[in-house]
Amino acid sequence: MTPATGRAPRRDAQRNRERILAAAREVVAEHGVAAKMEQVAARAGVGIGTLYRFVPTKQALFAGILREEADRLADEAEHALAMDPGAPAFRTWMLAASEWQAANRAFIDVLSARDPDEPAPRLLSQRLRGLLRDLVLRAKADGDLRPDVSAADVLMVLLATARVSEGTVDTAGVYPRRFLALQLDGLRPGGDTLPGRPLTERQLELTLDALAHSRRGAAGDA
Amino acid sequence: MTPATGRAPRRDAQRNRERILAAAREVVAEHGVAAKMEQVAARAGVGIGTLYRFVPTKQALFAGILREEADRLADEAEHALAMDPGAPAFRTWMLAASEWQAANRAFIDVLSARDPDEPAPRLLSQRLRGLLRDLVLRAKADGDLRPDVSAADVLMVLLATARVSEGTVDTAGVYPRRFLALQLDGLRPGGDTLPGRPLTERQLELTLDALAHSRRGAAGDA
DNA sequence: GTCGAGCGGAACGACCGGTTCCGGTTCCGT
DNA sequence: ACGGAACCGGAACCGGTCGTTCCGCTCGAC
Repeated sequence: MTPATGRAPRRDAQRNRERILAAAREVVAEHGVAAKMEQVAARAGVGIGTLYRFVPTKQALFAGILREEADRLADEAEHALAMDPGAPAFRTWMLAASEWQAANRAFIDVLSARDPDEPAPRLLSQRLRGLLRDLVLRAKADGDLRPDVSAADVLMVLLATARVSEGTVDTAGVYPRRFLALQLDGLRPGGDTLPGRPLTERQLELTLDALAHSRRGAAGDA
Repeated sequence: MTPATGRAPRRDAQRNRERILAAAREVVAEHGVAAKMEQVAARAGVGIGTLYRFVPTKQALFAGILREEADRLADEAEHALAMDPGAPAFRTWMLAASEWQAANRAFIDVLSARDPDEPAPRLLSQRLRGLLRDLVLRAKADGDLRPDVSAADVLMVLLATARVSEGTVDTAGVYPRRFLALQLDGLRPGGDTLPGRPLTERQLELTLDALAHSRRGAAGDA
């Protein structure tokens, strides 16, 4: 840690601190908490030693970032709730969430993370979950959501959406978007036209490859 | 390996061989290929040494089991296709698949596994995927499935269904069933009544706990 | 020029999980 | 009942991964 004493930090040190934070944000977006410290250092163009000069521990570094992301998501929910009555707040937020997921793999971590400072569990997402409940309530009242679906159901759907692309090479976010589109419109005929193209065999092929790769540990590598 | 020579194996050895196979099937159903050899041995009531007397390698043991499971799923698809014209073959098989998933965590492994013997990739599930294509085709022809949904889309949905319960304690298979119900009927009002109860907050809470636990490696453990 | 803040990255340690090895035990034929 | 081959258990080994530490060198600031 920077000593509390006198002199200002050297200019390159200052610049490195910023680079590290930016790199960490990027890497967490790409890999969630599964990201490795070495990746962060590499991305920042810095040695691991330097990384640890600015950050006490991986946990501390990532916790801060997760909190930021949780707030971002919650803000979006609040915006949605502030829409005119009658506007599809729920659907809007769901789409925003899938958009977020398309660019950020930390969703599950954000939902399930606990705040190491606070004793209460999962403080980070408490606000978010309250807002989701409101969105669901409102959507049901507006007849945009069937009444036999709970907020937990919706969260499960989002969880699933986050997970489709786990272990995938899909950096473009094809999966989350397409998946949620299916979710919202349902598989059966008569819904709105789905945005986007159907997934191709090739996309799925690549995913299965990536999966087989990421699930190293047993049966079936050539 | 048992020598090809003369005498029959001792009786306890024979019994152990069977126990080991049974144990392996159980454990793979519970954990997929992530299962550990030690678990298999323990479940069989046998030491690891003994396990390795009968099995050359984890890969070999699991590959056989995965192939069995793939065949089982494919058989069900064939049955569905053999239904009377007009019967909801697609929906039937989807539900069967979620039922299978509810009792078996190896789904993703079955889909993505490659056959170590054969040079062609992913031979195990080739048959299954062909059948799925047929089911989709038929469903579209019958108007049971919107035309802008591909077989790959459907596979993605099944993948997602398999993954909702990953890292969960849900041995009862609540997640896969409920999830697919949502998939098939859609979130919007006007569909058929959903089978089962909405997920509760508590269930989700437990899941998030399990997730946080299984994703050890960073930010946020109390 | 000098000197200490800063730097890089090899090495450490803790953990994990598949596989091996071998002293001891158990079954089976005699 | 006895001898020995077949069989057993599980400690130890090994290769791998990852977070973190340590230390000799570098390079920016004065």
